Amino acid sequence: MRSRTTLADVAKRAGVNVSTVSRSLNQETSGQVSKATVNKIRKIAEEMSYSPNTVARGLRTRKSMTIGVIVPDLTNPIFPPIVRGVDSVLFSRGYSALVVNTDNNAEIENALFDSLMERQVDGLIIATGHTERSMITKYHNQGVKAVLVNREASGVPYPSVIGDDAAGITAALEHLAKLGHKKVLHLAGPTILSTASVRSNAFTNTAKHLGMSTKIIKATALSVSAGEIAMNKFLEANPKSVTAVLAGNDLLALGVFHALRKHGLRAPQDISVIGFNNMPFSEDFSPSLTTVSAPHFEMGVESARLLINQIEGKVTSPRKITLPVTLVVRESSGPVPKR
Amino acid sequence: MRSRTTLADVAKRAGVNVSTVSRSLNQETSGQVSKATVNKIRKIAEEMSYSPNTVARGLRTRKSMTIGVIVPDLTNPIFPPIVRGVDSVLFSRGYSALVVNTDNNAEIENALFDSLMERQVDGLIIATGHTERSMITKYHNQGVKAVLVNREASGVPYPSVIGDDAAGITAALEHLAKLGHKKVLHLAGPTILSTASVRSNAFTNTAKHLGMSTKIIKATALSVSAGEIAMNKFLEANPKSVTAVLAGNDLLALGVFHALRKHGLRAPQDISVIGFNNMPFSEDFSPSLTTVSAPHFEMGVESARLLINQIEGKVTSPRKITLPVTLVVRESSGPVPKR
DNA sequence: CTTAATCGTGCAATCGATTGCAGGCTTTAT
DNA sequence: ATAAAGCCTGCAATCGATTGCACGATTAAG
Repeated sequence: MRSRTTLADVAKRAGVNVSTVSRSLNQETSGQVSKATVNKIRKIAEEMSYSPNTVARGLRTRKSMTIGVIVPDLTNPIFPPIVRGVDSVLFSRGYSALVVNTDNNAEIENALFDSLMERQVDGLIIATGHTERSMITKYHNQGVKAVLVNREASGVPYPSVIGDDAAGITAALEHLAKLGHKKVLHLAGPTILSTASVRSNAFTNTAKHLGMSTKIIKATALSVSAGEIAMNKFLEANPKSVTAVLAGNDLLALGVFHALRKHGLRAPQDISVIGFNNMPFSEDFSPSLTTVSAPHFEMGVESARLLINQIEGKVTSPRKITLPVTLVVRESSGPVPKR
Repeated sequence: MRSRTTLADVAKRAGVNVSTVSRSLNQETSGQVSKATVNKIRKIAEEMSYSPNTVARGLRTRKSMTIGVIVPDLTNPIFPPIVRGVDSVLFSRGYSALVVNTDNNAEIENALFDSLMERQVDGLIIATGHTERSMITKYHNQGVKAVLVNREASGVPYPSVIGDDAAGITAALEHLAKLGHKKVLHLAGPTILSTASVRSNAFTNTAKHLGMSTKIIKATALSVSAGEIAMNKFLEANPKSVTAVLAGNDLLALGVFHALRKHGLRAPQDISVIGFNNMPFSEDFSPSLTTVSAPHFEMGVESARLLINQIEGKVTSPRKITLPVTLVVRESSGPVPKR
């Protein structure tokens, strides 16, 4: 890389001290310099196409203007929209995002955290979903600024942004009830993940309230293959014991599709399937997936706003933002099959 | 953020100069310090949980250990795997990735480039696909180290990593030929995007070689909706004039599905459809999509390797790496319909 | 017309690391 | 025993910005 023009270069050409150049170029301090000088210097800086060295500035100001974004896995399609939402806010405020993937591995998460700290990030947006809170507590003890997104965060000292999972589950179950379903299976994610446990609890409560007969099975991960394995096992043990499946997220629902196909069953004719998230392309699955749509982009936006407010010491922002979700009815859910 | 322990803190506790601490902690320079001192200092640093300030180091060494990754849009599912491939290499070598989205907008790309330069990135991985080369030339003139990925790069002064698009198109067309198709439509992306033009040319050449009768239409973007619009228009103007469609990528193919459905046509019974990329979930579409699988993760890996070699002045690496692709046959392609 | 307040600019320290150079001490060779 | 060489370590400059303080010049007040 060629070396870029520095404040000193501009100062020399303008015949002034670097401090004057610095003050002229910065919005907040340019009032300390005469208008004539400011104009002259701005013009020269422009000509020399000066642009500040964020690294040097960060050293002095103790602000790197970068934010760490911790996700489990960027290839899970719900995270790119969140990241883009985050990014849209950060960029407009002069920040950049350093996105890292933990693969839900605590060891990796630790290493990544250290790496982010060494890079002097100004704050963290945490989208990993462990209910286990020791990591979060550790961050907080180190005085790290952070916001949690897409994960329940009770008893945790950080603000959070979540979708209204309970309302989503309720809407889905009411939809099933209206279609006549009485026996519903919940394919939950691992309860170590907070979204999984929240949705699972909501399922239990609402189903009881609606007078449904329920079963719950757990997948070992929020992935297609884990969903398929769990559903296969269920279908082998309890054929035809339920008329609908509510999956913990869309990936699990996709696993359910695979398992149904393997057992010669069709959705929704034999069994209705509902997912959660309305991830990209869920309308293009076979059948198109009825699911609860969560506003991932907006969640990213709100979490970034919350974090920046926290960093810049603005207004005390709300501790928790819950964004509304909506049920999207598609082909995979239908009336109870007639025997 | 609480202030962290610095070299000076460790030095004071150890009763030595910061320079000795610095040399002791760095692999390459620890030979200059006596073993006894190194051990003592390492122990103390450990106790004080010292970790280096990357910003300060970067200022002095003129290396930020961060890489800019420029993609059009992270929510396009082919990019997350590329980014994760890049990341896997970067992280193991101590680098971090700053991922930015251009939305194929030159103005935004310019602003992002400036922002990356201000952050002193050590290099760029460029996954945006404009055939227009002025931006690239500008980067090169500024002495920026870079690698191109997933885009043709002839006449450009940077190494590149691409999938073997021409071979993929050939495999797809040969597959169609074997199924008896003689009249094939190519739904190309905008030719301003390099992958689109490469695939389009390969289509023309191979189809001629196979003696097929061809038509080509262009979508205005590599998106589902653009594909749908273009295909709708085609179906209205030329109903039943082809028996197969080769789309420029999977998103366009999905658009084709939508258009077919709208016109009451089914794949593959009425018309065969083939995509390109084998993006995540393309096997779950309705029907599952026959497509050319490109090794996106590996492309990310190789591009990161190429870039780091370039940065660290290692072996002269090859100017161009072409990775093999494979045709994945699924439900959306079948024999020519009998009339 | 003097004194005080204000304005504009420069000096120099600072952020936390890295690194060339110098010098004291030890070791080796003659 | 003495000179040469090598080994450790410290000093201080440096990377490129920001910012408290000081000082001379200008303006306002009395």
